Amino acid sequence: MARRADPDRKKTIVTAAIAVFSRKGYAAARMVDVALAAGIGKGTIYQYFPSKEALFFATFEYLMTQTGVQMENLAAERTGSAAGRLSAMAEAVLIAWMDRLDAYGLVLEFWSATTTSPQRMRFKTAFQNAYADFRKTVSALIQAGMDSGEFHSRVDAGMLAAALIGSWDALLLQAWLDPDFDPLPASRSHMAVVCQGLGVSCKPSVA
Amino acid sequence: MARRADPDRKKTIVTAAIAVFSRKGYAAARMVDVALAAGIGKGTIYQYFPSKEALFFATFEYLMTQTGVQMENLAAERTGSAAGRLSAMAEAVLIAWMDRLDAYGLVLEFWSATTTSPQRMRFKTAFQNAYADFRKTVSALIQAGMDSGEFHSRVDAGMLAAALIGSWDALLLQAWLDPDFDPLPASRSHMAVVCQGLGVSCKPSVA
Amino acid sequence: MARRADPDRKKTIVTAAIAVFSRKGYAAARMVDVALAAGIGKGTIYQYFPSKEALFFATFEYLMTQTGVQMENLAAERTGSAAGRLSAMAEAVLIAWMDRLDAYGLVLEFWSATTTSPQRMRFKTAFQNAYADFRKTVSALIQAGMDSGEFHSRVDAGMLAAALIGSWDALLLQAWLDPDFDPLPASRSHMAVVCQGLGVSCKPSVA
Amino acid sequence: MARRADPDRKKTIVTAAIAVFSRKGYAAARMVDVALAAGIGKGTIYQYFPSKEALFFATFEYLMTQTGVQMENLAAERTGSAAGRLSAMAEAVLIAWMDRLDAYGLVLEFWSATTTSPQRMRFKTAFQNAYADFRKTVSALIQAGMDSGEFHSRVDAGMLAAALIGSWDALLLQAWLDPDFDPLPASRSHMAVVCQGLGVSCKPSVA
DNA sequence: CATGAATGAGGCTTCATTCAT
DNA sequence: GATGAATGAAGCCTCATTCAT
Repeated sequence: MARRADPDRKKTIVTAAIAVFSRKGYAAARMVDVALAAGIGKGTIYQYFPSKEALFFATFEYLMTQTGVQMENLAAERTGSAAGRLSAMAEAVLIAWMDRLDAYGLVLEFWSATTTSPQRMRFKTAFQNAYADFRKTVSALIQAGMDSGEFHSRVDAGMLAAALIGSWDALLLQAWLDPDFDPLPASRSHMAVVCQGLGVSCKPSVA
Repeated sequence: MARRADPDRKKTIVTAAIAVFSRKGYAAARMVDVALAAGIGKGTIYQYFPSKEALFFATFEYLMTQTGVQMENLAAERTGSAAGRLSAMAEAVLIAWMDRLDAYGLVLEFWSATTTSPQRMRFKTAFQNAYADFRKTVSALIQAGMDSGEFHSRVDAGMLAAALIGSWDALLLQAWLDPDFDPLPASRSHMAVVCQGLGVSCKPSVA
Repeated sequence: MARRADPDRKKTIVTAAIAVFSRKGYAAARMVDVALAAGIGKGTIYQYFPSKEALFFATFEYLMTQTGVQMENLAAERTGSAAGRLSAMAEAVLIAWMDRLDAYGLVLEFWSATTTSPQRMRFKTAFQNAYADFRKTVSALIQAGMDSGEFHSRVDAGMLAAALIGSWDALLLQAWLDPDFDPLPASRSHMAVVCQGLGVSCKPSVA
Repeated sequence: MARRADPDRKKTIVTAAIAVFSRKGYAAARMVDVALAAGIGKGTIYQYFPSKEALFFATFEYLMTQTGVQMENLAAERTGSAAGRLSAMAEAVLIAWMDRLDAYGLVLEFWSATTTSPQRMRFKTAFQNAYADFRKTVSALIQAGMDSGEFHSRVDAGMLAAALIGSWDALLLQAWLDPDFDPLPASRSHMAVVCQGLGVSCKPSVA
């Protein structure tokens, strides 16, 4: 018996998969769990995705794209000082993830998939590109600050960007591991020191 | 006595398990792979570990302990300026892991196990403790620099420590994801800015 | 709807299991044997029974119910003298089992399961109830004979019933152990003496 | 390191095996359990018995022999009336087993082994012989009673013997299944009726 | 198209048996 | 002879995938 034809059936499935993979991890997740979460039959998933593996990769691409769009939006805001925008980006990234920290487990799954999955190279490449993009964005911000004379210190903007991004990633990880750990003040302390080190006093723009 | 019991049999198995889990990931690893890697029969593993799950946790504990000891050794070196010691620690941590970057995939597995494993809480707790310890070590270093007047800036040492540790973690992650990415210069740029921000010019002690 | 669900699939499996368990015993029986006997795939069994253990218990319940129904039918026949009905019941029980003596091995498995199985208490309880029921039926027959004055002797009807039932059980056991042993004449001799002892001359109604 | 050479090592092992098999059943019993119960090493069992199967059969033979000897002793007592001796034998058999009812589970295992075991035919044959012997003993008793004129009724002594033995077996089974069931009064009621039927009033010799 | 009953490859685990000490 | 660490055959069970309805 055909239910109402969901025109976004594929997206529904991906969303359900995200929920299930987040909660139980890829290996422990069952196709039937995804089907239940999506409110459809088990077999139907296979009309849209050829395998569990493929569905997993689809959730990965979905989230990567979503995140990428968010980052672009953040970078598009071109108001204020370089230091201010840098700090604002740190805040935004952290807050965005803190709001759905429960999905962070999925990020860990994706990282792990770079070892585990038969598709590992596709995961790795996608991550490389995503990090490269993000580094470029953050790097441009830093470079702009140096070019404009706002930042006095000379430093490799790309390298610093990698480290900053890293600190955000890993503060979220610590928050995931320990619900009592709040990554925001840590990031603020860090960004303050960094801005100071770049040659300005930066007041983090409190969210 | 029967066939002489190899007193290091347990360690041999754990070592083999580390190699196999690193390469294929926990889920894809087969007990028989571990046995082959250890040069023993499949059943022998079960004389020492009650289940695959338990073996996995044993590799986790083994590596956590090892890493913990390394960190203590690093922290024990009490020569030079706070900035120098901080930078040296960054170098040491990165270099230690770069030397066995192939095992970093296992760290990703462990992170992921905090979602995936039935033992997830034990993994989380162990990570919390490890991070707490490491934060304390790094925090003490920063605090010492501030107390001695070497660092002029006032900052929450614990919060900054969390961010620094995070950047090391995540730079290694980026290196794992992209063999062309070298985390050392990124860390040096970062640490230089941080030290600058703390009120000193720090020349990283090159390894 | 998917492949039409055979509404009798469960019964088919139980029947196949009875055949296999009878022939090879529970421990030596393989799930794949049951599947083959049922003409289905190994995995299908697990759609209906969660474990081998559970399937075994299901065969037990199935046979106990079947036997219970047979006993009720026998007891429902209310024609003739008490002695006649008692002897008829002995005949009926023996003949019913002799017709499918090959399944008697399964009864032995069930008895043994009261020691062996993790479910041992459920087996024991079920047997206790079955014996209690059967004793009540036979006991009522004897009591009726005494009440009507047909049986002159005074005797504890329940106790005698237990012994009579026991003799039927165990004559079948001897028949199972020795194909040359015919339990019917033994039972007839026995029942004749018992009826005589109860105060009547009873001619067993030959089946 | 050799323990004190137990000259009856073999018997020790069999005794231990009886205990273990009684408690857990053959399939669930582990060779290491037997070894522990015997206070020896696992490998030592194999110095005396070529396999678990062989050990099981050895326990069977041991118990069959023991029981056979007991039966002979009972039969050897040639005092009193036929009815008295018959009733005494019933009592003796029941009491002997009630005293070690915990071992009755092993009898069930043996019965079941006539289906289960690769040695099933050897078990069956042994049981056939044992039952034949026992029937002969009891039959002789009945025949003597008829020959001496004590029993007036004509009945096939062998057939009746089979039924009587069966009732003892199965009353013990009921006692095994239900700790609240006392087989002694049941047997007494039964034997009283049987003796009556044979033409005498028999007072069971209370134990 | 949607479904879910059926399937069987494949893994973890057990444990009787072997054999070096 | 006695031992118990080592072994690997073998079985239960899971679950992604298929396909008849």
